[in-house]
Amino acid sequence: MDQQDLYGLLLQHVARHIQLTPEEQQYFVSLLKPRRLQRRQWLLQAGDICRYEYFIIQGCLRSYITDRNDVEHVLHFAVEDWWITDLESLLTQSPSQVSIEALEPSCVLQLEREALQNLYQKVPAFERFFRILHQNAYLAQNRRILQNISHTAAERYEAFLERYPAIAARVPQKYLASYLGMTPVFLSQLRNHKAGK
Amino acid sequence: MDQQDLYGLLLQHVARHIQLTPEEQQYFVSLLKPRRLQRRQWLLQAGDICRYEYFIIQGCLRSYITDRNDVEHVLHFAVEDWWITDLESLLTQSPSQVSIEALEPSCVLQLEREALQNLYQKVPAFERFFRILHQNAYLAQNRRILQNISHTAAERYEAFLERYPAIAARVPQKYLASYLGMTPVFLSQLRNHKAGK
DNA sequence: CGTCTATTTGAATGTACTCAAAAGCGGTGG
DNA sequence: CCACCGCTTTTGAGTACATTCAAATAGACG
Repeated sequence: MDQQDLYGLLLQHVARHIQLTPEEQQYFVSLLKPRRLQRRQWLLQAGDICRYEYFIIQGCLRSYITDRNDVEHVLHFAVEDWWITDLESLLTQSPSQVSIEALEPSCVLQLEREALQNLYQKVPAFERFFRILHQNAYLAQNRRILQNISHTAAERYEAFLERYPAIAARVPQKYLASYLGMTPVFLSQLRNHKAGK
Repeated sequence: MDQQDLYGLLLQHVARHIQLTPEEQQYFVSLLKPRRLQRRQWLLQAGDICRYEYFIIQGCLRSYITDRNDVEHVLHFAVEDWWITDLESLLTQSPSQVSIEALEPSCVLQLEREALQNLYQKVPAFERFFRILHQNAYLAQNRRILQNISHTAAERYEAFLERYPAIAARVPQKYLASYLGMTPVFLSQLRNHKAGK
């Protein structure tokens, strides 16, 4: 992956919402630092303070918490062209409850908290960009809450397959179960019963 | 409630995140229209297209969906100093799945979608304001998803009492149960068992 | 005061979980 | 290239959490 491709995906992604002058682009890119991860490597570990927003240019990651019974709960999956971070820790600079782990060899661009603050100052269009981004993230969360509240485990699984087939095929089933709020054992039973019907 | 008080709460609310010149304030206020609601009156009905963001200056409302079995699921409560809308419908201008109903006599300020677009143009600081707002909304949703995924009904109820005692005391118990993703019958049992212990 | 709605109570049912163990699959080293 | 090891998925049985249905009681509003 050459330099061009390294930033190309993110610049395209940004261009879908705001227009930048070449100088602004240049400045934006100067704030980014690529980071490569092996499978199972952590981007953020619970207890650390999160300092970056991450944009994924290749690979697949998950964020999760570990509850008081040592059970992991997957919060999000993220693949190419998505962002991932622990916003709570990033904003409040408090120790993260969340861990972020690469499920595949991955490459991300990291944008530091302070650099982002400067970016807002120097290129206010990014206020708009992140407003739209957070707005959409909020919408997605809303849909997920609705799913969880008003559907059974089987229906949630079906809906996920429908909406995110690529991710369903890409991540281990046990993480999918966790994301959907059920045990891996139960998801396995669902899948096999479904075949039976 | 006189004119001063009508807009005072919102202007204070905005001032917590961005600073406005008197002219900008003036312009902002000119976009707002107060609307009074009786108990049980709808601010938005499922099927309608949502045209406004609403800021609540007095009262208490809930947003909810009705599923295919005619069961209602409460998405959000909102009281004074909070916003409420169906963002999905507002952004996509598609028929709303959500209804919004006043639980008490209430008064809101409505901000029309188009007016908001103009506001972004004329006073870009509002990009920042709504970025922060949506960011916080997203955080709150994240916490709620975590709660739902990793805690039992009893724990979710306890946590809600802890975090939003004022709302818990203010809304009918059956809506609280719905918000927490359980039946009113079960919530009632929880409360009484707890007393028994 | 009466009516309507919300909450409580009880019993039977169902959905999803835990525990335990077997089978499948993929990566690694001999 | 095959064999082994570790991790994931499957299978089965027993259990717990939460739901449904029905009916009684309590509260709120006109």
